Amino acid sequence: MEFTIGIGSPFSLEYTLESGQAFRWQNKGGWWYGIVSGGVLKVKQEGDTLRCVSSSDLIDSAFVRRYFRLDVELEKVLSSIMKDDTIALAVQKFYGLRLIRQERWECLASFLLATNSNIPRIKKMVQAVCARFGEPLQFEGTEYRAFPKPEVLAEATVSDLRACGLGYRAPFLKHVAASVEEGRVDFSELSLLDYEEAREALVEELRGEKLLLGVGPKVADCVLLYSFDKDEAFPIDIWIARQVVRSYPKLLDPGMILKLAPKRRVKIGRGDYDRISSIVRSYFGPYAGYAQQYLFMLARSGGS
DNA sequence: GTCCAACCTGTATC
DNA sequence: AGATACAGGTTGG
Repeated sequence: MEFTIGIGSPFSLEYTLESGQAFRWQNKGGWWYGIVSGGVLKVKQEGDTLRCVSSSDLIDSAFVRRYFRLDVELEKVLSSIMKDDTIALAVQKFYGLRLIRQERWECLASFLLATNSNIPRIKKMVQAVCARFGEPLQFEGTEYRAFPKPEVLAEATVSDLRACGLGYRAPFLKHVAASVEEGRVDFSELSLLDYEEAREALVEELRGEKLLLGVGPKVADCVLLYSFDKDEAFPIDIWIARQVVRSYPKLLDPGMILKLAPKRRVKIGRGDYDRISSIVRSYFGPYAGYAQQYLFMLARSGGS
């Protein structure tokens, strides 16, 4: 199925797909290829139109608009987070970067794998899991693999998962897949909660046992921001922590600065995570997550 | 509540 | 060359 979409609001497909929020998009010959909703989609931006070709009728213009959140008036979001020169620079540098709306299960599983790793490796892990366990999809004479369903990963053996290069994350993935498959986590219910409640629910313990092993505050924030429309979520990783210390020392107390000082290996404990999170969320407001995404890009591009 | 070592593995750096 | 550090954190003590 082929179609084009008029954008009519700032959008940069490239910044959006290169900002580390999704791990499976690939640029080949000027087109971006992704696997979404059980099909293949290729997209190319030409000015303010989006040319799309998809393998399935389910992936239509409404789906693509929804996936890239083209309904969001980015200008309004940006003006609401423009609190200072640093964020203004980031916004100017990566103008058109948007948060996308990913599929929830894939998003949860992907960011579970992202712990203590780096983007190239995360991509490799996700790719390996899809290659080994995903349903094959044909598109333009090439085979692609869907992201495997929870029930498939729940029944995989830990050693087969380990063989995908997951390391200690292998048992976590199996456990989380089982929790989702057995309905111990219900995405629709979660989506009805507000941000704070949903985050609690994701990292929660039930009768002394963790519901989602491997899901801490950082992973929970990523999942809520990228697949649950919780725009105030502000995932804090090592890059963001350093950028906040660098550009917003006044927001933090001296003890915190010392603890996160560059050079030292930064390890953010649960208490510090929550403190920093609450400070930056009240500073940037309801769209703090957008600020986080722009600051993340700024940090990775060398910062300022 | 807090701190801390341990955790898989790929890649960079010395 | 072989060791060490570090990466989009989390767990269990």
